[in-house]
Amino acid sequence: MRYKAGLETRDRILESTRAQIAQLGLEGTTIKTICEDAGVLPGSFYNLFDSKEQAILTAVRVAIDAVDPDPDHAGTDTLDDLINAYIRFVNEQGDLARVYIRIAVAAGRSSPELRGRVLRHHEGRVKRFSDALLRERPDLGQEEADNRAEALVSALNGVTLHRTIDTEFDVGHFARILKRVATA
Amino acid sequence: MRYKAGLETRDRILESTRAQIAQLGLEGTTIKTICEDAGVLPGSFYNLFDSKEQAILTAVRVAIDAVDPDPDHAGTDTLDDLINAYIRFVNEQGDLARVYIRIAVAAGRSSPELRGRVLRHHEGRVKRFSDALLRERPDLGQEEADNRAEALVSALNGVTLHRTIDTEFDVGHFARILKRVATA
DNA sequence: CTCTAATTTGAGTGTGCGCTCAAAGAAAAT
DNA sequence: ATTTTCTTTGAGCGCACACTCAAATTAGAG
Repeated sequence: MRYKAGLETRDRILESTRAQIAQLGLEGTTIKTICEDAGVLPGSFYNLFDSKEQAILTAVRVAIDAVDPDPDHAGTDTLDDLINAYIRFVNEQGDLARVYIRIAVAAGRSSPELRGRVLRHHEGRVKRFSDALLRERPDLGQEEADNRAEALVSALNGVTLHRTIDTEFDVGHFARILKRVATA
Repeated sequence: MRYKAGLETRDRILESTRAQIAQLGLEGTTIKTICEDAGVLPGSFYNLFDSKEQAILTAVRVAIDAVDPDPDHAGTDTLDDLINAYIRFVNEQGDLARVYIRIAVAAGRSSPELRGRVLRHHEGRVKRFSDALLRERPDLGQEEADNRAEALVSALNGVTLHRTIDTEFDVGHFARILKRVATA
């Protein structure tokens, strides 16, 4: 393997970037702190990435994808599966969850690239929830299922947002309440 | 009135600060842009405020308070009143709503002052919703009402958060869905 | 009108940011 | 062993930031 060392350094930088965003937010993350954490000097960083933004976009893709438990097959998940996967994700990878929310907020007025990615991902997530809900409650009809799914996904984001502020907040508990109430 | 001019300048700066936070976020707001918008030079800013943070805290108090329709806590609001007031607030004062969400997210890891203020406000809001819900549905019991209120308030924040990204998003529509579902 | 306190001015400070690049060093290919 | 390719180095650039202050200006009080 010819580029082995370079790729390892790249991975280390991406991992540090992800950690920094979770802890300090998008704007609080600097090249300097990333490089210190990764044990690398700025020069190396810019041999492997064109810009800070590119590194962040790359690191963030992992976080966004991690919200979705099983991107391959849509069609067999129950609503419980989806909710439980989300709860597990938030509890076990709190850092990434925080990244996801921070990105979502920052995406509002920052790069269109990020904004587009977040919106697309949101739509996909809503569709998954809607499909699962409709399978469980066919009587609701497509429109009502879509509505409830959209509300549910936004509500889950809200719960995760609150956990960003209050780390004691029990996301699982309230996610289950939301789920119960969405299927009522 | 002796300090008239100074107070007017102060108001202008606070108004500009609020607008800047809504448009550019906490970190995107700079002394320079605030001063330009307010038609003032940095020197004047620092005659009226000790720091950027102090000005932001002052400006933000307005936004946070605006989320709450009836600070005197008369205890007569229905859940519909609270929801409708929130919808009206988000639609008519989208800027302030955006400030509120941005502050909430930034509050996670920034100044403890802001964090505390946001948490206290959140608790107050939850209590309001819980009281109203219990008045409407006494059969739920205190604990269930508290739970649903907490979930509802977080969910509303999530819906507003999403509107930060997608400005076409109909907050009122989904807020009403959440309300319907919370009282089910 | 005069004096004085309130207010504004704007050039200037230090700091930390994202980012660059010529050169040195390490590892693989020949 | 030598050449070539990959990788790291680290001082340093320009810039934007929050913030300062002595001096000029304005306007209310006596």
